[in-house]
Amino acid sequence: MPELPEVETVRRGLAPVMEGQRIARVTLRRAGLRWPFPKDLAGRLTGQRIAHLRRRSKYLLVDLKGDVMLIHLGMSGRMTVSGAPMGRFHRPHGAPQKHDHVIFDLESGARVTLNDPRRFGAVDLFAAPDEAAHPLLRHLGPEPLGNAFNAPDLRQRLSGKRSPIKTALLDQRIVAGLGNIYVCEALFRAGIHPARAAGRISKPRIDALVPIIREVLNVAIEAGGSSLRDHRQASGDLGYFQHQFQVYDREGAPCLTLGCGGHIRRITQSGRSSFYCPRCQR
DNA sequence: ATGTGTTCCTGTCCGC
DNA sequence: TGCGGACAGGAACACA
Repeated sequence: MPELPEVETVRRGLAPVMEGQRIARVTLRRAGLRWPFPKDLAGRLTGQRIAHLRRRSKYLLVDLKGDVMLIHLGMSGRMTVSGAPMGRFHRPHGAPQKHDHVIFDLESGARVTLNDPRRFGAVDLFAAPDEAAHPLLRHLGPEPLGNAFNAPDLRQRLSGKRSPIKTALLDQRIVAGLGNIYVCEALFRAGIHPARAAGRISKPRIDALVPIIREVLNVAIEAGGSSLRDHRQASGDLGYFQHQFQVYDREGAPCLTLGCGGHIRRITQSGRSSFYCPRCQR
């Protein structure tokens, strides 16, 4: 579920609650998610002070003293806060809900709960110097909102690729953080057909794609991400970018381009749905 | 080396 | 309503 904008939304919500706080207690309500939790995760976290909350691609990175905790939300993960003011609301602690797997109690009394029904998420803990070599981070491409993601870089990474551009942009080694929604939306805005071979897109069109990807992600972050089913901001609020979808989840609906008159199609590529307008995207 | 298909898991929705 | 199947924001892994 969560792509870069959703994870960034969660990070921004959690940061003021978590940064500077000491972890008072960690409750593991099962032994792992996608993989088993690291040995003695709760013990190793307890008493540590959270220096900073970062995001790399779709991963949340919690900087501790000498250690880094990595959290991935998979398809259905949420991290929500209770026991602390969040915007206009204050959610009191309640009894743990179904699929609440990890509970972080902070010294302030705030509680951060990781809930993940499908359990495709992950939690890991490693020594800070090992970050660049971490198996889940090692092969990640550039951050799409960073300076390393630019037209020459993207051209080079796509050159010679025979796979469809849709599949290539989902490949986290090419650019790190895009998922199914934002690839579909970016390709529509760039007028590129999702099935077009990545290595056969003209230079000007790839060059245009870079700022389009940035723009889609930035607008989505401003909207608090997209809530289809599971995504919630750290406050528990919904995201709102789904109201700005041009193609995602709009199969059969009219294309929103003025005067187009076409209808959105859905095709399957590498096992994932792609949505596009056959008239606007070539 | 690249490319595609399968798999992990729960929940929801749609057609019969 | 109940039941079966399709599908869901990810990505590691196994195979051609």
